[in-house]
Amino acid sequence: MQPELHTTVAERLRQVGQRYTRQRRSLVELLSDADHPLSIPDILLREHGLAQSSVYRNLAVLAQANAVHRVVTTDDFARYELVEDLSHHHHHLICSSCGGVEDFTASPQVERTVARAISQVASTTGFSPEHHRLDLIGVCSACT
Amino acid sequence: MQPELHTTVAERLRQVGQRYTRQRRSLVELLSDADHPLSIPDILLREHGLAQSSVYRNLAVLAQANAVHRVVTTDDFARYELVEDLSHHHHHLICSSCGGVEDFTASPQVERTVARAISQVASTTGFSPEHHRLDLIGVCSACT
DNA sequence: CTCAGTGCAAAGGATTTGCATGCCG
DNA sequence: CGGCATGCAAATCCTTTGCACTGAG
Repeated sequence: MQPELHTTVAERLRQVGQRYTRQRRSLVELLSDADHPLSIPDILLREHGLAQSSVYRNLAVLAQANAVHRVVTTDDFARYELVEDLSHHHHHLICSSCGGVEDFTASPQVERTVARAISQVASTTGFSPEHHRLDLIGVCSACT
Repeated sequence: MQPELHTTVAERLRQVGQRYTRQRRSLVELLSDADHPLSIPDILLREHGLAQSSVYRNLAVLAQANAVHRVVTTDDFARYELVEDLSHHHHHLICSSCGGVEDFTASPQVERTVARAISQVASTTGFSPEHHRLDLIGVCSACT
């Protein structure tokens, strides 16, 4: 984990008029340690004593501060991960059976090709891309 | 629209023990005509006299028959589109502001590169890819 | 007749919000 | 001290389900 992680998050929170409280720090640490996005139930299991509503609220605040990112899969639970510039660029393996998510990294060549495609789309449509997602949907090893 | 669309859908429904009713036919036609995934509110607006619950139910049936596909974006509504082999392979421009979706097609080179990346992942992990999604998240022209 | 399909209304369930309390600055 | 953060409980709202009715075979 990068040492400046917390100072960066604190800075981003400050910019939207929010404090970096203990619970928010716990959430960031939890997400930073995980190698895949976490759902609220995941979080409540790993960190006892948190009120569900506060977790929802704090993740919303962190998302608004551009520190975490909400990931939607195939099941009913949203998941959260650190934004890419606080972790690293990656993609997702999403299980169509259980909704679980794993991270994976694509080769530089894939990224270059995709990047070219994106700038092409941006120049030929009225759409302003912020980021992309290249996810694989399939069945994870646990569900096979 | 392909002429065999309806016969194909009918066949797939039959395989899961379901009939191809008038309402289901309407839904398929609606999705086939649209150039982007439709939410349930979208559908109810375009086709009057449908019961919301029946639309949900029929889309679920069509999804189970592998005729339509449920797409999740950033807002609260799920959207539906025909599965790719009944329409065509494409990707999505998802608006992070309004949750709207537009379709776009990527160049063959991009698709080839992505396909290679996918088979590589499949061979190095326990994950069995079924399909992929390459979506761009950004701000649509209407929201700019 | 039979039984799946449909509409209406009620129930589910993840997420959000109101409000009183506590804590950090 | 003041105001945001928190916890609890209640409210929201998309989606699902129960049930009675209808229509096709």
